[in-house]
Amino acid sequence: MSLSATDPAWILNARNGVNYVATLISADGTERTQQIAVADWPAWVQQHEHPNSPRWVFNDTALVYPTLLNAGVRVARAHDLRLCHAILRDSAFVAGGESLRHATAWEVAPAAEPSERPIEALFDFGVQGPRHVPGDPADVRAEFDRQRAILDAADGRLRLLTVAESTGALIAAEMRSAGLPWDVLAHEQMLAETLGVRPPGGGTPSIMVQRADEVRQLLGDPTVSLDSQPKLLRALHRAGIMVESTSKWELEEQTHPAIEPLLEYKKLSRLYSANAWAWLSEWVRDGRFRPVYVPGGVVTGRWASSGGGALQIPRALRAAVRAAPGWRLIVADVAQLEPRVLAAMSGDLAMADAARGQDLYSGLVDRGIVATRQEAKIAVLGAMYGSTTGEAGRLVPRLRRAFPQAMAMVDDAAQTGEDGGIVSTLLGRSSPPASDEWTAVQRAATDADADSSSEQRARRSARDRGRFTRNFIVQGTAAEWALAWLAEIRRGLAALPETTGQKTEPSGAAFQAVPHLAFFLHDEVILHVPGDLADAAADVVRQAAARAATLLFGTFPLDFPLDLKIAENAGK
DNA sequence: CGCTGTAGCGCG
DNA sequence: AAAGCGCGCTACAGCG
Repeated sequence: MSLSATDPAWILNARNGVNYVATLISADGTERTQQIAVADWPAWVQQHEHPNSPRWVFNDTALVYPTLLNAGVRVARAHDLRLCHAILRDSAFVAGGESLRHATAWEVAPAAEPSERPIEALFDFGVQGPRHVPGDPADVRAEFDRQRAILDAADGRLRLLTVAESTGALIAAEMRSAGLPWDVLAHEQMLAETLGVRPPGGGTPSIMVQRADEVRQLLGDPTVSLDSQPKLLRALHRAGIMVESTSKWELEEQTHPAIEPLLEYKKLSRLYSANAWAWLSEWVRDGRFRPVYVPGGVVTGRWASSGGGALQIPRALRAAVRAAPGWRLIVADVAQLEPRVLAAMSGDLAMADAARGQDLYSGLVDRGIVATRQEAKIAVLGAMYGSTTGEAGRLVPRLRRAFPQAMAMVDDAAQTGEDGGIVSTLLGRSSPPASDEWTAVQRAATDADADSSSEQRARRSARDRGRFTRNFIVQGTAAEWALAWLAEIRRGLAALPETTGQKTEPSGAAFQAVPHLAFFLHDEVILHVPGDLADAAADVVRQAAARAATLLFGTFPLDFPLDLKIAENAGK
């Protein structure tokens, strides 16, 4: 099916006081504008969504798309003006970003928890409040025109990035809408086993109480509060444990008998406050965990999350992620994504060669670059993070000899950052410019009458910034790879044949009747799919990884192997 | 009392 | 006492 000249290539979505206002822009430049009653909008979008879908231009996908999803409407392609504004405004690949820098109304935080809001509020394109990006027809059109002018003149990589970012915004909303299937009973059973019985009226669970008593007894201090750092620290000192903080790593080096139960208590306490009954009742509804993903929430382009701590779910709790009856989970993560990305983006064939196969770290050992897998890990992480001391400081130079091209790339990025410059990812997301404060500190140190402390401060902040820009190019390009992976997974899932098994998993909105992405965390995904499509979906995930590699790195000879399993639960 | 800052720890 | 990047969340401390 080919796109005819009058089929819209873009549909701009806006809202005046009363109606939705859609502007359909065709490939040949013809346009027409249509007003749609608010209540009719999802159905209208559905009508215009077809195999050669137009790209839906949204002022803010996070704000608008849940309305469609709640009505069972999905769109294939989008352009998110808020997210793309942020990218294009700062990108060093853009010649004239000034037009965007003046449009400050587009620089707002993403909408908070859109689907928690009453349904009428969902039909809000931002015309009512200063919290949101603009949503009225004139502003949407003006911003679209600015961005389109920039993109028409830009590098293809930047266009790929805006497409990937916008698709990510669709996926984030879809994943929240679908939710991650969560087995509350399994979770509660685990809590009972590790934390103990919860008193009926609330309060500390039994095993935590026992551990705390044990600690207090061994410290010879029957009443001390373990939850107050100053009080605990004083109690430790009184017991002769001369630590400077109550942190885990420092306590681990002590031999006092109270240490073991104390560390155990801290671990339980963390689980209790972060991911126990309160977390369950707040975040798991109808057997689904629905975190708020925040695409582009991290400067590097990684996603952030808000609410529910989606990016910090303890690995042990993943066993509570359980497929609906007759359905399966596809659980996949990329082995050593960031070092592979570094090898590929720098074109370092030696590093690519060492990375070939399942385990990059073993590759370094096999080539005699380091002695053990653990050393390899420390060296590689140290190279990407800018370690200069300790074991990493000792090992990184070996990497510099073995992989000069890859190391030159991160070393250059660090130098640029130290000099106050800007670095960019492969697809053109650029680091933020040095802050005024940072620049002032540097300037103060070059004054003729600068003292040694201001020089020291300047050096330190320069190095800090260097480590940030060093890591930025790798973390940010890895985030781009992951976005491409996600988008290709989504596309592949949409092309799967219909299931012959149970179509609708129990909790569902219409689109949950199809295999779907259910979770994403930097370099791993969880899919929830009907059992008969599990193998096909697993292939989709693998092929998507290969496609992502090709999209970013062309024919560069490096693969991105996955650890992938098909299972009923996501635990180990 | 609410607010803000920080320590500590979970994730990649 | 983090070394060495990027995050979010909770509880406590300390403030007005």
